[in-house]
Amino acid sequence: MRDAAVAESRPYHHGDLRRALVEAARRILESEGPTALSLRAVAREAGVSPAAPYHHFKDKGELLDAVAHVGWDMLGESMTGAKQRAADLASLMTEIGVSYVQFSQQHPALYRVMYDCSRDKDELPEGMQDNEDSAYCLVRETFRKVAGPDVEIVDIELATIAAWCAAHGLAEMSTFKQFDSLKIALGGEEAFLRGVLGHLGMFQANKPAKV
Amino acid sequence: MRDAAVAESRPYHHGDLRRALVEAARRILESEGPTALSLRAVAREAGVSPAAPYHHFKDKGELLDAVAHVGWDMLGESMTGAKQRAADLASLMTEIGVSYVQFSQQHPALYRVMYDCSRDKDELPEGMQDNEDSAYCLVRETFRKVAGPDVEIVDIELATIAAWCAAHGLAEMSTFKQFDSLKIALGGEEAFLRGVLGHLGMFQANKPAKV
DNA sequence: CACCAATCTGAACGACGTCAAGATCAATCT
DNA sequence: AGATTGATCTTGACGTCGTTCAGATTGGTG
Repeated sequence: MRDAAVAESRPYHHGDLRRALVEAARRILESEGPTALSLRAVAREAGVSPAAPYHHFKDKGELLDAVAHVGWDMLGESMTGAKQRAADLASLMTEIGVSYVQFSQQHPALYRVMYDCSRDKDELPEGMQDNEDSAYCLVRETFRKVAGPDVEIVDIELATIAAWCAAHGLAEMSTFKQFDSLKIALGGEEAFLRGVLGHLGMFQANKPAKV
Repeated sequence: MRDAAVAESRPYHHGDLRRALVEAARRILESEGPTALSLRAVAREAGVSPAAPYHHFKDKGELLDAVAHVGWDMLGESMTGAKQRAADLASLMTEIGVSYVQFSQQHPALYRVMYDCSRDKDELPEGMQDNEDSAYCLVRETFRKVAGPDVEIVDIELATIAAWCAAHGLAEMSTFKQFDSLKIALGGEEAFLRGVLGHLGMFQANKPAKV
């Protein structure tokens, strides 16, 4: 099962190269970061020639799309878990938001790929709103449940977008070193996250100071 | 051999190449987008050899830093203008937020460079919090003024970060095509922005539906 | 078994970031 | 003034990248 770069007696035809390439890409992301993620490096990691990927992906972008799709699935699972772990209904969104940002911190390179390849197309990432368990739909349905039936659909949608913007913004900014001292003052990374989210409309389970 | 490809026959020594390179980079960003922004293209645009920039910038990243710095100055001015245009104190943050996102929509390529080169270093962008007129400080000081003297400094800081996350997230997501129909339903781009911001804690000048 | 389509290789092209060596020029020091 | 120095710019090169294409290899189908 372990198909490392040292596959001496690999047959001419790989068998499942498409999947192997996506996994090789993720391995590179985890170990060397996004800047090291070249098509050639992925092919090298998978033990294959630089041209081989083109039989499974139109170009580099399409490979990254596949990697991102895996990431969105992982994030969806992560958020679903947080939703189920939430104690009461009021803290639902907070727990989901925290798990979102924590995922981005545990897989920073993957998270970056997830968004970069969608920004290039000005489209929501494929895999972000595919099925009911997908990340975006999870948030929207949670809002729908919390809000009740008398809230207009437009407002559900706007609230979902607003929550997403806040979480995504925090995900991208929470790694900046300038916030380190503030994190220490608040007692750790998670306290910082909850502190920031607490100042935003839909994450107010723990009543922050009114600003 | 004096004839350059460009109209002006410049002397061997340019005189102010550093500034010319930054402006060339911005020109390329506006006309061809971020993917076309290579060091060689910038040098070409400035009518200079590919190695010339290395006498003014350590590497490509340092050139992008300079471009980003200009962008942050522009954004700071934009937000200051919006702050002064705000009618009452309650709508201050909303107007600033709208102007932030609108800037990102008017200069999408520049905005992207502004953040990308800071994400690479896990540091807040240089030029974002340099002086009192800089974008970040503007928001924080506005919060301090609105909140009054009885609110703790930590909460001011958290609110600033929260607002920034929301605005940045919206800036990156507002261009996604999936929101087009919602924008039309709400009556335009700006109504969409105000609708989303209205669902977030500190932008609640126009009382959105409670979700 | 023969053939086809899918898969993989090898070599190549242009573009990129970067560097070292040399050319050119402005300013300063005799 | 003329010589020297240091900054600036060019030329040419290296290795890497994304991508393409002709040819080698293979599994599956008739």
